[in-house]
Amino acid sequence: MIIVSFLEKSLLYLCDMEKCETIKAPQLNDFKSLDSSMLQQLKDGSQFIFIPKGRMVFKEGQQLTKLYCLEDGACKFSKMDTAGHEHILKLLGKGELLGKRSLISHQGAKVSARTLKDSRFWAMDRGVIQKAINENPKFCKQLLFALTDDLNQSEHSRVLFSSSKGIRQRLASLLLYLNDKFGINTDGELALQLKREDMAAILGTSPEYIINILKEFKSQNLISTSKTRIKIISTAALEKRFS
Amino acid sequence: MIIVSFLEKSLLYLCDMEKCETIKAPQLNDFKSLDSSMLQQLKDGSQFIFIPKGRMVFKEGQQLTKLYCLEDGACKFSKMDTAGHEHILKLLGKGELLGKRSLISHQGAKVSARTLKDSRFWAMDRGVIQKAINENPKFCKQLLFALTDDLNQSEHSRVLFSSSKGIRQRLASLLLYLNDKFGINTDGELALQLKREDMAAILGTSPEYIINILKEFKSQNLISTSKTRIKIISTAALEKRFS
DNA sequence: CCAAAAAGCTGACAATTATCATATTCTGTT
DNA sequence: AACAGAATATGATAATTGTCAGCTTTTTGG
Repeated sequence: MIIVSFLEKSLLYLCDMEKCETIKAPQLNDFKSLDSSMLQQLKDGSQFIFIPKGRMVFKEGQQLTKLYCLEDGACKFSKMDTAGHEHILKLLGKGELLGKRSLISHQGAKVSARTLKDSRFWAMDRGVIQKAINENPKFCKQLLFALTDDLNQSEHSRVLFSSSKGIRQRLASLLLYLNDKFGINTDGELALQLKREDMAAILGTSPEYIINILKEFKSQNLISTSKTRIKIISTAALEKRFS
Repeated sequence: MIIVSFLEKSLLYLCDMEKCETIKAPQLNDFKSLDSSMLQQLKDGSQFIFIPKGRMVFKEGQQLTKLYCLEDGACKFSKMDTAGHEHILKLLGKGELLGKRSLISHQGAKVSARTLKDSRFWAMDRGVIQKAINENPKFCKQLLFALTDDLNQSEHSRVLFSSSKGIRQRLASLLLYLNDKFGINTDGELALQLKREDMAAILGTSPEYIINILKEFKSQNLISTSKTRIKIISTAALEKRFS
């Protein structure tokens, strides 16, 4: 039954695709300064993939054969610790790349990637990418920039969400981060709805405690919730109290 | 007086240098697979620098004009959070590079670097490095590998030292990590002596609490201390109890 | 729309961690 | 060897966080 549902979504997606593809090209944030002929080459050697919410894109340790560009949707990178707990290291949005490191260094993936929304990818073959690395200095340099940026972001979020700040403050930082990176929907709610469990896996605590603090935030009129969605009432108030 | 001391050490170092340099070439772990002509080019366009323990090499935000290779000694990378607390992101040992990102992307440094021991660097000029990036595909690819590795390490230590594990376990992980990466001296004590404050800044807690747990470890015969140095009595016992 | 499964919530109690002021030891410099 | 300043140690108290079992709501698939 999961398969039927998967197929349905895929078919819906395929119907849309023809319209979509002509309307807007894949974004490839990380390669935005590449010249168009290079972009075209990458585009030619790639195919679209649809993966519904909650599915694994690839798993820690797996040898990748594709470089993925997230055309639309959202994903998480995570690692398991020795005790079997998940640690979410990065949230990915439109235009971001998945699999860079594995293709650069021929190692298995160091993180697992899972979709947080229904997502569309542009999957580029290993061969195309490796040819580009070896033959096109500009591409290689773009990759350098992309990795530099990855490291910067990784360290930034490490400080942002690290302990030594109390979970209240870290959760406030996370809500503001979600607001900045993924924006809000038409009702003003955070566009990326994370499970309490995922928030806990980002901040290094338990889902129950996240829930307790969210309740506190609600009672302080910093946020409101409807069903399981969260709306920030005032980003300024959140920032002020917890930054 | 600090200056006198600095000069003395520098002079001592200069006296040693002639002997040293002919004996062993800088290690450049990150570039180890480069051909020797490339290594020679890098070496020609560089100079030795001595920086005593506890000094800043560069500061968050600073525009760098050198790529540093740590010939001997040890350093830390850290960032300040909005509350002014230090977060140590990485410990660096022999052969590691400092300043890669700043030279790749012309941005200010994203971290501060400070020596944890008297240290010798090989400082390569920005011009030499940028020429190498642009003209030598092999060098560019080596940098890709180095950055990939940085990211891998960053994520690994993020999981290793993250909350969700209790500080007892994180501190045990840290001691084992220090043992692996920096080894022990002739008395069997950890070769890199970190201040309790630095341990706290790695694990995201307070120096006092670190001290309390070290006392606990001592009473459990997992470690012993003499003066302020730490000796792991049995790595196996530490691993067993806290992994 | 229904049933089942998943996710969210509750609150009290236990465990962990932060903090403080103070005391001791260590380090580098004369 | 002695000094000053830094780093380390102490321990009790307060605050934060983890945990549990059971409950309610929401989502999912059909």
